Amino acid sequence: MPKPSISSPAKRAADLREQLNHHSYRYNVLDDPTISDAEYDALMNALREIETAHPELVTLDSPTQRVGGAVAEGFAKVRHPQPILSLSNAFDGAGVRAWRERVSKYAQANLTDVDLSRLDDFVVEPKIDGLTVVLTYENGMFTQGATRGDGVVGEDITANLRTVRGVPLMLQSKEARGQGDKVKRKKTGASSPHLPISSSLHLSVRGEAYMTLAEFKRMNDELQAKGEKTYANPRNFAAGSLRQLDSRTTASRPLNVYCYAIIPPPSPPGEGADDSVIGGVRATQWDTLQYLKQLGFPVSDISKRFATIEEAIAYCEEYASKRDELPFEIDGMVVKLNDLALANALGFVGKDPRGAVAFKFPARETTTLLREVKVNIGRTGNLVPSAVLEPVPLGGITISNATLHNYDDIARKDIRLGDRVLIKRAGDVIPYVAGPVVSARTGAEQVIAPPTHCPFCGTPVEKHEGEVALSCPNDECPGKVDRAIEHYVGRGAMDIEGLGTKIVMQLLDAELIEDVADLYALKKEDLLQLDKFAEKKAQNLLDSIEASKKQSLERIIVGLGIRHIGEVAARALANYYGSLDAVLNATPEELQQIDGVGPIIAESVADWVKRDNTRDLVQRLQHAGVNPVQEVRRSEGLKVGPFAGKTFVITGALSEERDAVAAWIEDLGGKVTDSVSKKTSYVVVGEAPGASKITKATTLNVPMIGEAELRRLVIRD
DNA sequence: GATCCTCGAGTTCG
DNA sequence: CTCGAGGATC
Repeated sequence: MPKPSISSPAKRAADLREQLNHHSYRYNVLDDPTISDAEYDALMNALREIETAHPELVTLDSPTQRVGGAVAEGFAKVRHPQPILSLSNAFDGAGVRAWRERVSKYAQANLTDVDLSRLDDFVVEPKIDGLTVVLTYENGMFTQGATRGDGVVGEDITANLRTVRGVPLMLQSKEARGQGDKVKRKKTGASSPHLPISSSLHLSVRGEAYMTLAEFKRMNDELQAKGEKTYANPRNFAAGSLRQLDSRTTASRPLNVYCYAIIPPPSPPGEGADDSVIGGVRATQWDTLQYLKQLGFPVSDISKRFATIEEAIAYCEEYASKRDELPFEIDGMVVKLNDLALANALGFVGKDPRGAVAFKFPARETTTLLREVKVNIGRTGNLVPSAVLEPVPLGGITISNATLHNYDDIARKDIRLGDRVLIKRAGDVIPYVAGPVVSARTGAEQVIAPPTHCPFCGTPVEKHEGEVALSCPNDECPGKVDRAIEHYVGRGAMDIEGLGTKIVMQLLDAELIEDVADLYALKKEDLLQLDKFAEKKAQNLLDSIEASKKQSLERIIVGLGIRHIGEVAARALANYYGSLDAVLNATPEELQQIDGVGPIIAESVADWVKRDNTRDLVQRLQHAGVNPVQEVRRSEGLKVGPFAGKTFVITGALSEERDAVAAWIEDLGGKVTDSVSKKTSYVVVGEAPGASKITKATTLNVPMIGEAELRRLVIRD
């Protein structure tokens, strides 16, 4: 039964073609796509589906029949020796297996004298998310470098590519290598390729130019500090850098390149292209990589050879989880038949060669419409803008809200209402708006104005000298009060189970509480009046509130929500004063004696102590039974234990709770912080570690250890 | 006075 | 996780 459709297949196909042409122009010419690769692929697949079902609808100018898009003005055009093709995609192991099956069937049906065992020999390479370039050498000298362009004609960016580290300006011969380079190349068992190296070498090489994540971040920070336009991701940065008209600008951008293919020269008239032969010798992809390495091209050492498709798939999957540990962004892996003659003989499906397939990883960024900007308030009164988005799937969840950090950030990135915006997830978890897609503007977008009055109480907002955040100065602002109570019951503070945002709102709405001290006066009959509250839930809540009276002094101090006092500062105060009463008598001078407390924090605490409602609140808490007392420990003295003087950073999930491991390390005299610096002794890496910490640890040369090694350290020292 | 390190605050979805 | 800002250190 045919699928019901709103419009005819012909109409839908035409519609899809129009969209695809538009987006391909944005992507290839403007370096400024308005939709994500995944969305583009989805459109392309939809069109392909229609064309497969209705072959009569295939037009010559259909995007499915083309190699790419148009070429921009500004650079000379260069015709590539052979079209630079793209690859068909697989999104999981099953897709790669299916590819292997298709290849096998096709080979058996269409190729004669084929040794089918040659099909089970694969090279797997990283698919770096950068910019494809073509490097051409004559007599061993770099003579021309070009972008991919539409795949047939690219742009001449020779001067810019000359500045890219890793692009050899002159190819190395075996003899030249032997002189300057004493490093012995041990035979690794793999046969070294018997390929000729000659100074009269003419060849074109395909590579991927990219920027490392660390450099991307550093450069973007620099641009931001100068108030210049920043880039949304390393690929855009690399593309933007290579398309500079002044190559001095490119030279200041730290770009790298990895090479992975030799493009055969244009085929003589009447003969087909044959990239199976290099200098008269039959070649494989693996030998090509070794050969490129010998010539002095950077070749990724992630590339590996496998004898079964399952091993190749396992390797792809390994990197799907390791992608965060790499210094550069990859959007997948490429599985290639090692035998280039065979790959060549297999030909193409449309524009995609049959001999290779891309194993694509899940997308980590996408674009969507910015519908509205909400204003949230924090317990300190900070007003934080938050984006209401057209819901869009990303990395397995649907994003409909994302933080916009602050109004300066909005202005710097020039994000406007109604913009199509690029969404990313920090550490692949928390969504944020990375920037607008300027080229998608219609002119109807509106500049986002910061609020002039607090949306929760109407008080005019304040902006403190030198600070970025806007804030509501009203201490009785209902928004602030709500957040303060949520903070008190929250996990970092009193950790009262069964009391989340929802219930706090319910209690406030029912006027059962006005502040945190009221929690301890709640009665069961009050709770039972509330919606969705029955005996059991009410009792559980009362029990956890009761249990919170036994929380440590430091947690209560955190819960009180004094400005600038978080977990660490609260612990310092608890150790120094030992009781709430003692804290209430603190003076600024005394406070500054405490390690980690400077003039600003001291003043903040002294201010808080002076306030009438503070004293009132603390007194009521104490009467309710919240009044912990602990030993005063003013001089910590020198820490002892195996970890004395060592600083640890934990990233990823360990076998135990992070807090528990941190406490264990501290017990042994170590210190746990959460940002990697050169003072960090070890980074403890667990499951699914944070990318930025790994990158930082790598650049700073901080040793990274696993949990098992951490435990071994105790024994060794 | 500048730089590096560390801390606090806010954040999404299921 | 990211950002901004306070504190320590040279």
